[in-house]
Amino acid sequence: MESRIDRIKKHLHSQSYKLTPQREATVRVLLENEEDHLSAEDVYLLVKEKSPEIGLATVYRTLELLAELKIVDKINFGDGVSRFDLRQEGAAHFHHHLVCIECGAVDEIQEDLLGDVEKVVENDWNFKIKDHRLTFHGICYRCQKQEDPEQQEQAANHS
Amino acid sequence: MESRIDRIKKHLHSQSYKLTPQREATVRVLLENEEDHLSAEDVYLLVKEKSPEIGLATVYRTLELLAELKIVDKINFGDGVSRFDLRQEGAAHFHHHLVCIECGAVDEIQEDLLGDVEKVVENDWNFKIKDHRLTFHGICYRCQKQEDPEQQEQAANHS
DNA sequence: CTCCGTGCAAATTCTTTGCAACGCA
DNA sequence: TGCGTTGCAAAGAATTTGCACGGAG
Repeated sequence: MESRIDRIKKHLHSQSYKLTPQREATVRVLLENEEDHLSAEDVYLLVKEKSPEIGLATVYRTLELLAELKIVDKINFGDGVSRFDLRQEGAAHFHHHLVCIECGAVDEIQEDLLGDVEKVVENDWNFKIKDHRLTFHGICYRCQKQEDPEQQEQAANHS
Repeated sequence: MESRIDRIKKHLHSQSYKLTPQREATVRVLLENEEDHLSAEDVYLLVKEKSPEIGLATVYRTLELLAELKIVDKINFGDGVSRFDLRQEGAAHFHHHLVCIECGAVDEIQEDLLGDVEKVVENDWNFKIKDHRLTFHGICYRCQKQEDPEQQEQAANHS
């Protein structure tokens, strides 16, 4: 079976880019930490564990390249750092995020919740939507539990 | 009648902050350019026209303060720069944005389109929403016109 | 007098760039 | 050989911090 790495490799080749060892190491780190919204520096440190010779600039260049090819999305949660998130394969749109203002955790919502909203925007504002970014800020189910020890269960059955 | 500046002044006072001349000048610039999503540097340059002695650091400190008090929102469209946007008075939630990938224009949607979506998120993910950020990337009505001279009218009747 | 707020310059942080060297076609 | 890619160091851009001064209560 064709692996995700293989498909990314083809994607690069189709634009005459190569999947060099450094790029592959970077992609692997992203795959292994798919839920984690790593910053460039995070990625660099993780790649460095396996491939100590790599340079930070290369990681930046690789991430930029992957973003350009829409293999990853570059996101920004308001701290001054860009974070990088693998796209779901074949996903037309970017997934959504839940940022907890208590503990800082970032959860993902893969389902597209915006179908109806996008119709409204396209019709009423005559805006041709290509992509979207939706982030909710609030309190995650873990922190809610801590605040109110009564309340338990529910949630977490989506990721 | 009480002006918007007066209410902001009270808001500051209620937290034992003062509306100094520098802060007032900064707020005025934001009020006069409410649609423009200015960067800190933009604000600085505009404030400087009226109050040349002001320092860039002061503008940063003021904007940070205003963001903390939820008078402005700090937003980030993916270029490396933070932009600042006055909140609508009394708005519980942040308004939405339409970013044109052709011309870079940023339009605002003041209506809250996310009521239903938020219900789903709160119920299904057990996430207590405090705020949200929604940005659409696509092509604005102006650029669509240019690409297809046939199509005219519509839109712009919302801002 | 005491603080809060300020200007300026220096420091930090994140990211990009210049350039010589490398490696595969 | 030729060109895309890399590492390192330097440059750059945005933002923050240290510090002495100034003004209102």
